[in-house]
Amino acid sequence: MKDFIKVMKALSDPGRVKIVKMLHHKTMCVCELQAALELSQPAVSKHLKILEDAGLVNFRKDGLWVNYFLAEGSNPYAETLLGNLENWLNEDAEIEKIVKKIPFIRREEICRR
Amino acid sequence: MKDFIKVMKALSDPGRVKIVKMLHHKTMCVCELQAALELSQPAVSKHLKILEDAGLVNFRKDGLWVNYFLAEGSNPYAETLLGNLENWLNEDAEIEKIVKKIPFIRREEICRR
DNA sequence: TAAGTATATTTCTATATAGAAATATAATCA
DNA sequence: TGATTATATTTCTATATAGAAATATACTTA
Repeated sequence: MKDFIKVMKALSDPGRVKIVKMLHHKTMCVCELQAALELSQPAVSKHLKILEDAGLVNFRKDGLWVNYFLAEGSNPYAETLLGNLENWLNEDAEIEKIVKKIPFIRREEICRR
Repeated sequence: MKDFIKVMKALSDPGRVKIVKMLHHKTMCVCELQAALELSQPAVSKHLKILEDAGLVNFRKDGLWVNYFLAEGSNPYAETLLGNLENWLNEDAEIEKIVKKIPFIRREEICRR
Protein backbone atom coordinates (compact mmCIF):
# COMPACT_ATOMS: atom_id res chain seq x y z
CA MET A 1 0.00 0.00 0.00
CA LYS A 2 2.74 2.41 1.02
CA ASP A 3 4.57 2.04 -2.28
CA PHE A 4 1.39 2.70 -4.21
CA ILE A 5 0.50 5.77 -2.14
CA LYS A 6 4.03 7.12 -2.64
CA VAL A 7 3.65 6.98 -6.40
CA MET A 8 0.24 8.64 -6.29
CA LYS A 9 1.49 11.42 -4.01
CA ALA A 10 4.58 11.95 -6.12
CA LEU A 11 2.41 12.41 -9.19
CA SER A 12 -0.07 14.69 -7.42
CA ASP A 13 1.98 17.79 -8.12
CA PRO A 14 2.07 19.51 -11.54
CA GLY A 15 5.73 20.39 -11.18
CA ARG A 16 6.67 16.77 -10.60
CA VAL A 17 4.51 15.60 -13.48
CA LYS A 18 6.33 18.09 -15.68
CA ILE A 19 9.67 16.70 -14.55
CA VAL A 20 8.57 13.19 -15.49
CA LYS A 21 7.32 14.35 -18.87
CA MET A 22 10.61 16.14 -19.55
CA LEU A 23 12.65 13.13 -18.53
CA HIS A 24 10.67 11.10 -21.04
CA HIS A 25 12.43 13.19 -23.64
CA LYS A 26 15.90 13.17 -22.21
CA THR A 27 18.11 12.86 -19.15
CA MET A 28 18.50 16.24 -17.49
CA CYS A 29 20.49 17.76 -14.65
CA VAL A 30 18.97 19.80 -11.82
CA CYS A 31 19.85 23.17 -13.27
CA GLU A 32 18.27 22.29 -16.61
CA LEU A 33 15.11 21.19 -14.90
CA GLN A 34 15.18 24.33 -12.82
CA ALA A 35 15.46 26.51 -15.91
CA ALA A 36 12.52 24.76 -17.54
CA LEU A 37 10.30 24.80 -14.46
CA GLU A 38 11.16 28.32 -13.33
CA LEU A 39 11.35 27.22 -9.72
CA SER A 40 14.04 27.70 -7.09
CA GLN A 41 16.86 25.15 -7.08
CA PRO A 42 15.97 23.78 -3.61
CA ALA A 43 12.36 23.31 -4.70
CA VAL A 44 13.48 21.28 -7.71
CA SER A 45 15.81 19.18 -5.56
CA LYS A 46 13.02 18.47 -3.15
CA HIS A 47 10.66 17.41 -5.94
CA LEU A 48 13.36 15.13 -7.31
CA LYS A 49 13.82 13.50 -3.95
CA ILE A 50 10.11 12.76 -3.72
CA LEU A 51 10.13 11.29 -7.22
CA GLU A 52 13.18 9.21 -6.39
CA ASP A 53 11.61 7.98 -3.18
CA ALA A 54 8.62 6.80 -5.16
CA GLY A 55 10.84 4.90 -7.57
CA LEU A 56 9.98 7.16 -10.49
CA VAL A 57 13.41 8.64 -11.19
CA ASN A 58 17.03 7.81 -10.61
CA PHE A 59 20.25 9.78 -10.94
CA ARG A 60 23.88 9.39 -11.86
CA LYS A 61 26.50 11.87 -10.74
CA ASP A 62 28.79 13.32 -13.35
CA GLY A 63 31.22 15.68 -11.72
CA LEU A 64 29.28 18.59 -10.34
CA TRP A 65 26.22 17.65 -12.30
CA VAL A 66 23.61 15.18 -11.17
CA ASN A 67 21.78 13.71 -14.12
CA TYR A 68 18.25 12.51 -13.52
CA PHE A 69 16.44 9.96 -15.65
CA LEU A 70 13.35 7.81 -15.40
CA ALA A 71 13.73 4.77 -13.17
CA GLU A 72 13.28 1.23 -14.44
CA GLY A 73 12.39 -1.92 -12.60
CA SER A 74 12.08 -0.31 -9.22
CA ASN A 75 8.53 0.05 -7.97
CA PRO A 76 6.02 -1.77 -10.21
CA TYR A 77 3.37 0.93 -9.67
CA ALA A 78 5.90 3.54 -10.70
CA GLU A 79 6.81 1.54 -13.75
CA THR A 80 3.22 1.26 -14.90
CA LEU A 81 2.50 4.93 -14.35
CA LEU A 82 5.65 5.93 -16.21
CA GLY A 83 4.46 3.80 -19.10
CA ASN A 84 1.07 5.46 -19.04
CA LEU A 85 2.54 8.93 -18.80
CA GLU A 86 4.53 8.33 -21.94
CA ASN A 87 1.24 8.63 -23.81
CA TRP A 88 -0.70 10.85 -21.46
CA LEU A 89 -0.71 14.66 -21.33
CA ASN A 90 1.12 15.13 -24.61
CA GLU A 91 -1.59 17.51 -25.77
CA ASP A 92 -1.68 19.35 -22.46
CA ALA A 93 -0.86 23.05 -22.90
CA GLU A 94 1.52 23.31 -19.94
CA ILE A 95 3.34 20.14 -20.95
CA GLU A 96 3.63 21.15 -24.60
CA LYS A 97 5.05 24.48 -23.56
CA ILE A 98 7.69 23.07 -21.28
CA VAL A 99 8.69 20.24 -23.59
CA LYS A 100 9.24 22.71 -26.40
CA LYS A 101 11.72 24.53 -24.22
CA ILE A 102 13.97 21.52 -23.77
CA PRO A 103 16.06 21.84 -26.96
CA PHE A 104 16.94 25.42 -26.05
CA ILE A 105 18.11 24.66 -22.55
CA ARG A 106 21.86 24.16 -22.61
CA ARG A 107 23.48 23.47 -19.27
CA GLU A 108 26.70 25.12 -20.36
CA GLU A 109 24.85 28.40 -20.77
CA ILE A 110 22.62 28.17 -17.72
CA CYS A 111 25.16 27.18 -15.11
CA ARG A 112 28.91 27.86 -15.00
CA ARG A 113 28.83 31.65 -15.15
CA MET B 1 -3.41 18.03 -16.47
CA LYS B 2 -6.06 18.91 -13.90
CA ASP B 3 -7.99 15.70 -14.48
CA PHE B 4 -4.84 13.65 -14.08
CA ILE B 5 -3.82 15.41 -10.87
CA LYS B 6 -7.32 14.91 -9.46
CA VAL B 7 -7.04 11.16 -9.93
CA MET B 8 -3.59 11.03 -8.37
CA LYS B 9 -4.69 13.09 -5.38
CA ALA B 10 -7.83 11.04 -4.92
CA LEU B 11 -5.75 7.87 -4.80
CA SER B 12 -3.16 9.38 -2.44
CA ASP B 13 -5.15 8.45 0.64
CA PRO B 14 -5.29 4.91 2.06
CA GLY B 15 -8.93 5.31 3.06
CA ARG B 16 -9.94 6.22 -0.47
CA VAL B 17 -7.90 3.38 -1.94
CA LYS B 18 -9.72 1.03 0.40
CA ILE B 19 -13.06 2.39 -0.79
CA VAL B 20 -12.09 1.73 -4.40
CA LYS B 21 -10.92 -1.78 -3.59
CA MET B 22 -14.18 -2.51 -1.75
CA LEU B 23 -16.26 -1.19 -4.62
CA HIS B 24 -14.42 -3.55 -6.92
CA HIS B 25 -16.22 -6.28 -5.00
CA LYS B 26 -19.66 -4.74 -4.81
CA THR B 27 -21.75 -1.61 -4.79
CA MET B 28 -22.01 -0.22 -1.28
CA CYS B 29 -23.87 2.52 0.55
CA VAL B 30 -22.23 5.11 2.79
CA CYS B 31 -23.07 3.41 6.05
CA GLU B 32 -21.63 0.11 4.84
CA LEU B 33 -18.42 1.82 3.79
CA GLN B 34 -18.36 3.62 7.10
CA ALA B 35 -18.68 0.37 9.02
CA ALA B 36 -15.84 -1.20 7.07
CA LEU B 37 -13.52 1.79 7.30
CA GLU B 38 -14.26 2.65 10.93
CA LEU B 39 -14.34 6.34 10.15
CA SER B 40 -16.93 8.99 10.94
CA GLN B 41 -19.79 9.32 8.47
CA PRO B 42 -18.82 12.86 7.41
CA ALA B 43 -15.27 11.70 6.73
CA VAL B 44 -16.54 8.92 4.47
CA SER B 45 -18.85 11.31 2.63
CA LYS B 46 -15.98 13.69 2.05
CA HIS B 47 -13.76 10.93 0.69
CA LEU B 48 -16.55 9.83 -1.62
CA LYS B 49 -16.96 13.35 -2.94
CA ILE B 50 -13.25 13.53 -3.77
CA LEU B 51 -13.43 10.16 -5.52
CA GLU B 52 -16.50 11.26 -7.44
CA ASP B 53 -14.87 14.51 -8.44
CA ALA B 54 -11.97 12.55 -9.88
CA GLY B 55 -14.31 10.38 -11.91
CA LEU B 56 -13.49 7.26 -9.94
CA VAL B 57 -16.90 6.55 -8.44
CA ASN B 58 -20.51 7.30 -9.12
CA PHE B 59 -23.68 6.92 -7.09
CA ARG B 60 -27.33 6.14 -7.45
CA LYS B 61 -29.85 7.16 -4.83
CA ASP B 62 -32.19 4.52 -3.55
CA GLY B 63 -34.52 6.03 -1.03
CA LEU B 64 -32.47 7.07 1.94
CA TRP B 65 -29.51 5.09 0.78
CA VAL B 66 -26.91 6.34 -1.64
CA ASN B 67 -25.22 3.47 -3.41
CA TYR B 68 -21.72 4.04 -4.64
CA PHE B 69 -20.05 2.08 -7.41
CA LEU B 70 -16.99 2.43 -9.62
CA ALA B 71 -17.40 4.91 -12.45
CA GLU B 72 -17.09 3.94 -16.08
CA GLY B 73 -16.22 6.01 -19.10
CA SER B 74 -15.76 9.24 -17.22
CA ASN B 75 -12.17 10.32 -16.83
CA PRO B 76 -9.77 8.19 -18.93
CA TYR B 77 -7.03 8.43 -16.28
CA ALA B 78 -9.51 7.26 -13.68
CA GLU B 79 -10.58 4.41 -15.89
CA THR B 80 -7.02 3.18 -16.39
CA LEU B 81 -6.18 3.38 -12.70
CA LEU B 82 -9.37 1.54 -11.76
CA GLY B 83 -8.33 -1.18 -14.17
CA ASN B 84 -4.90 -1.38 -12.61
CA LEU B 85 -6.27 -1.37 -9.10
CA GLU B 86 -8.38 -4.40 -9.89
CA ASN B 87 -5.13 -6.39 -9.86
CA TRP B 88 -3.06 -4.29 -7.50
CA LEU B 89 -2.96 -4.50 -3.70
CA ASN B 90 -4.89 -7.76 -3.46
CA GLU B 91 -2.17 -9.18 -1.25
CA ASP B 92 -1.92 -6.05 0.87
CA ALA B 93 -2.67 -6.78 4.52
CA GLU B 94 -4.94 -3.80 5.10
CA ILE B 95 -6.88 -4.47 1.91
CA GLU B 96 -7.26 -8.17 2.62
CA LYS B 97 -8.56 -7.40 6.06
CA ILE B 98 -11.18 -4.92 4.92
CA VAL B 99 -12.30 -6.94 1.93
CA LYS B 100 -12.89 -9.94 4.16
CA LYS B 101 -15.27 -7.84 6.22
CA ILE B 102 -17.56 -7.07 3.32
CA PRO B 103 -19.75 -10.20 3.42
CA PHE B 104 -20.53 -9.57 7.07
CA ILE B 105 -21.60 -6.00 6.65
CA ARG B 106 -25.36 -5.89 6.25
CA ARG B 107 -26.89 -2.46 5.88
CA GLU B 108 -30.12 -3.57 7.50
CA GLU B 109 -28.22 -4.32 10.67
CA ILE B 110 -25.90 -1.35 10.68
CA CYS B 111 -28.37 1.42 10.00
CA ARG B 112 -32.08 1.58 10.82
CA ARG B 113 -31.90 1.08 14.56
C1' DT C 1 -47.34 17.81 8.10
C1' DA C 2 -44.14 15.93 11.49
C1' DA C 3 -40.75 12.56 12.90
C1' DG C 4 -37.07 9.63 11.86
C1' DT C 5 -33.03 8.21 9.32
C1' DA C 6 -29.14 8.18 5.77
C1' DT C 7 -26.20 11.25 3.83
C1' DA C 8 -24.07 15.91 2.91
C1' DT C 9 -22.08 20.20 4.36
C1' DT C 10 -19.88 23.31 7.48
C1' DT C 11 -16.64 24.55 10.98
C1' DC C 12 -12.72 23.88 13.53
C1' DT C 13 -8.10 21.93 14.54
C1' DA C 14 -3.98 19.28 13.80
C1' DT C 15 -0.89 17.76 10.49
C1' DA C 16 1.19 17.66 5.78
C1' DT C 17 3.04 19.91 1.88
C1' DA C 18 5.00 23.56 -1.38
C1' DG C 19 8.04 27.15 -1.85
C1' DA C 20 11.58 30.74 -0.73
C1' DA C 21 15.72 31.93 1.74
C1' DA C 22 19.70 30.57 4.08
C1' DT C 23 23.05 27.21 4.73
C1' DA C 24 25.58 22.88 4.01
C1' DT C 25 27.72 19.43 1.07
C1' DA C 26 30.41 17.64 -2.69
C1' DA C 27 33.05 17.82 -6.75
C1' DT C 28 36.35 20.41 -9.57
C1' DC C 29 40.20 23.25 -10.45
C1' DA C 30 43.65 26.87 -9.61
C1' DT D 1 44.74 24.09 0.21
C1' DG D 2 41.28 27.48 -1.08
C1' DA D 3 37.86 29.09 -4.37
C1' DT D 4 34.15 28.05 -7.24
C1' DT D 5 29.99 25.83 -8.61
C1' DA D 6 26.07 22.37 -8.82
C1' DT D 7 23.19 20.22 -5.80
C1' DA D 8 21.18 18.94 -1.16
C1' DT D 9 19.37 20.04 3.31
C1' DT D 10 17.37 22.93 6.76
C1' DT D 11 14.27 26.38 8.41
C1' DC D 12 10.42 29.08 8.11
C1' DT D 13 5.78 30.39 6.41
C1' DA D 14 1.58 29.99 3.82
C1' DT D 15 -1.66 26.90 2.12
C1' DA D 16 -3.89 22.28 1.69
C1' DT D 17 -5.80 18.25 3.65
C1' DA D 18 -7.79 14.76 7.02
C1' DG D 19 -10.72 14.08 10.67
C1' DA D 20 -14.13 14.98 14.43
C1' DA D 21 -18.16 17.48 15.95
C1' DA D 22 -22.10 20.03 14.93
C1' DT D 23 -25.53 21.10 11.73
C1' DA D 24 -28.16 20.87 7.46
C1' DT D 25 -30.45 18.35 3.76
C1' DA D 26 -33.29 14.85 1.62
C1' DC D 27 -36.06 10.97 1.48
C1' DT D 28 -39.56 8.04 3.77
C1' DT D 29 -43.40 7.07 6.38
C1' DA D 30 -46.86 7.74 9.85
